[in-house]
Amino acid sequence: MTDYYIKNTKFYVSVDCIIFGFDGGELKLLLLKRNFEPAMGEWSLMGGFVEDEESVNDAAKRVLRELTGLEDVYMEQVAAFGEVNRDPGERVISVAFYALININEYNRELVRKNNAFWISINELPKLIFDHAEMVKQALHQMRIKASNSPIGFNLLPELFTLPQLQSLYEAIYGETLDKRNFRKRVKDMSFIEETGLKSKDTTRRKANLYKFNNTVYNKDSKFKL
Amino acid sequence: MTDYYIKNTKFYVSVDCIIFGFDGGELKLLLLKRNFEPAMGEWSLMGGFVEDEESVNDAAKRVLRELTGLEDVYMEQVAAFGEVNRDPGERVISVAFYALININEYNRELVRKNNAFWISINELPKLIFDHAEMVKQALHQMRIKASNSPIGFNLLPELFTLPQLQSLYEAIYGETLDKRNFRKRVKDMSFIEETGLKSKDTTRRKANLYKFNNTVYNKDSKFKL
DNA sequence: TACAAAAGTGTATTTTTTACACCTTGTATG
DNA sequence: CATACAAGGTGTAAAAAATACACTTTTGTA
Repeated sequence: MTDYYIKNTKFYVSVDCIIFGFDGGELKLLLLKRNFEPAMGEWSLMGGFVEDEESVNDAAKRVLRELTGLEDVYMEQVAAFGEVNRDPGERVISVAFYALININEYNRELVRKNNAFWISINELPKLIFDHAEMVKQALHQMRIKASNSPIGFNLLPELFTLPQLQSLYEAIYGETLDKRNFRKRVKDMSFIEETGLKSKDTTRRKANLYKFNNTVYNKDSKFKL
Repeated sequence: MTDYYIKNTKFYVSVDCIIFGFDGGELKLLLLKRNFEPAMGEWSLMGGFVEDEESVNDAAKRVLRELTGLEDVYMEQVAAFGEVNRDPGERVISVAFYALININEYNRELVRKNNAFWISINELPKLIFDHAEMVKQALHQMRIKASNSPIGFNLLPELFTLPQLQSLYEAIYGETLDKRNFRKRVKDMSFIEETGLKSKDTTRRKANLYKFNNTVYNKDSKFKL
């Protein structure tokens, strides 16, 4: 019965992670300046091979954890990339995932060891293989998802101000938004709750702090920014 | 240098095709009543293994061609499915694709040999492995794409009537649409062109025939149904 | 203490979406 | 051959959503 399978070719399967962060001004990606072969010295996404007895999704979670130390991160699959010569070293089929993390909460030691750096999506270096295409598709998919689903909060601290939230969406869409219209939409979403607290930024006027209430969202359930 | 790869596990990689057709009333899927092992006698998607020196996309095209005889079909990748035990026979990672074809134009001999049948998406049988989940995701993705991109025409003959087009979108969305509002939207799209011809259906009044002009669409470029 | 920089607020206009009913055409039937 | 029936075809008004737009408040710094 397993004769059915045996005549077929097997392939290396890898995962590659497009890791988004937000520094208050720009969307950034956590990229490797590779300190290992192949393609040492070049820029790439963080990746790794799928292992025996490990699902593809679990491989993506593991690879993300290996770089950032983080668990329970918001991730979505982008697509499988399967061109024959996409990796010049060997035939490898890779599944790309994007992840949204808080740029202030990750294991800096792991990131240093892996020689990874936050790079603005507006200043991306040349990436190896088809990684630029993976980034392009991930960005497109993330933008659409962020516009109608409350995933952006994964890029912010638990408590955030409306100016912060607006800057985030301006960075995601790559365009400025009208402040009053933006705030009107936010105020119509009952799951974005005012905390009564004020930001401690050393700016001028202090902004109110809000938080995203997922329990309320799951009942209410209309998001559009 | 290729030592880098060699310690890793290799996997069978397959593709599975969610093949949509439209019979004038309902959306249908071309499904196999499997006349081969494994899972002989059960229902499944048409699938096949990725071969050496063949991209994943090309494998999907080949598998679709093997069942339908068709080339140059509209296809989109849905996702990679990589749970460890998704196929109880062996570890297989599968990439799902959906295809949109004209239900009247395919190789009936091939379909007969493969024991494939058109089944309404509202009356799907139990499918093997994770194929039901693949269908669910494909349907969701196709609905979104069809709403803002002119892919539905792949399910229709080259010349079609507005009642046909409306029935198609009602089948895609699973809800009825207002005739006058629907036609208003269609008339605003310059790339859906009246041909001056009339349908030959043996119904009552004859409907005007339209066609989709892709060249005009590529300039004009706003689609919403 | 006054100035500068960022936070915060509401209304009017335009655009988009929705709701809704009757006339026309052509085949089939008596 | 007249009529009935079934499907094709058409426009307007109301509601909802999206957009454009300018001044006041707060608070740290000079």
